[in-house]
Amino acid sequence: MGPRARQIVAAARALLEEEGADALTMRRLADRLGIKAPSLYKHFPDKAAVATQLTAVAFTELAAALEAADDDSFPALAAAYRAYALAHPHLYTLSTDRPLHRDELPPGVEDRAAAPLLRAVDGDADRARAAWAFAHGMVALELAGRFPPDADLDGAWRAGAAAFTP
Amino acid sequence: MGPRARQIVAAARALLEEEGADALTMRRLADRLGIKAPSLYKHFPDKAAVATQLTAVAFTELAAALEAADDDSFPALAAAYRAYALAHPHLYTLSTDRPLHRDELPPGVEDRAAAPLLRAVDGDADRARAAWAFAHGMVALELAGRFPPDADLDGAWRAGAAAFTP
DNA sequence: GTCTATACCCGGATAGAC
DNA sequence: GTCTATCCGGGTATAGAC
Repeated sequence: MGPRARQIVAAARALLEEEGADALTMRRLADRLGIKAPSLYKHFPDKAAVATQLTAVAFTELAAALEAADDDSFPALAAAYRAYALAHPHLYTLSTDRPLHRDELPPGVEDRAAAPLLRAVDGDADRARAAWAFAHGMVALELAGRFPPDADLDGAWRAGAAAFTP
Repeated sequence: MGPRARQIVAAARALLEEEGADALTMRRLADRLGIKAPSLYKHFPDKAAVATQLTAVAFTELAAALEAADDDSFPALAAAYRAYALAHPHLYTLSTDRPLHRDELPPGVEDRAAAPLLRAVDGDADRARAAWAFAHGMVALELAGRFPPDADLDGAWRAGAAAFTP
């Protein structure tokens, strides 16, 4: 990726985070960069390729956030996961609601993101995936506005953390 | 809802399930009914209203599927939940990825869908929400194609079921 | 009431000139 | 690398025929 492509991804990220997925159009993205939409296609084959790069950014940052968690316990990792997702709701959703193009990710990020959780469940891959599904499910339902207004989400997170802590 | 509106919802459902969310456009929906797109707006104010009715259908069927589970244990309910979602992937996604209009749902379905799970965790609402998040997370990640190709999903479901079974 | 015809605006994307 | 011009296809709204 050249420097211009990086500028485009940075602009796409800002647009997405500030105004949501619907605002992330090739025209609006070009406007933000002071160019015309067709010019973007000299740097990316299509809009999906821009989204893929945004996913790479999100994965890298999420891996770092998990590595910086208070400790390696599941509650601490869950808190870091939730905090990152709620701080970047549109980026998180974009990077989890479509198939992952692993070949376009920075090498090793997927493993880096998974490692702390895997350690927290003593290397049990099944348990790690289940715990990840719990965290993703909580975040996805919260971001989609699916919980009843009076639901105690902190309580649900605690209950899940307890279920996955030996 | 009049009979014509019900036909429209049925056609929308068939279109969605057969060809996916991108194919569910007002023009294609009208084509399937042998009418023109603007006619749809005499029955529904906008496309979102059609989606809302599809969500109502999914909720009703999911509640029935959970009530028909083999028993009231969490593993049995999780299996029923997963089976329904995988049998209707596009309908499930459509009915969980946007805010819920509770006032347009058949009265009581949300509670009906939640009741079996709540019983399985002895009435603990926090635990029930956590278990729901686990199941939704597993399904959402599977439908979005996010698990690595070699991941043992049955194993992850078993691990989650174990975590939420007292 | 229900439908048809038509139009507007906005998406993604391409071709070809500079 | 950027532009202009253009195409196709969405959601939506209105006017008017039957």
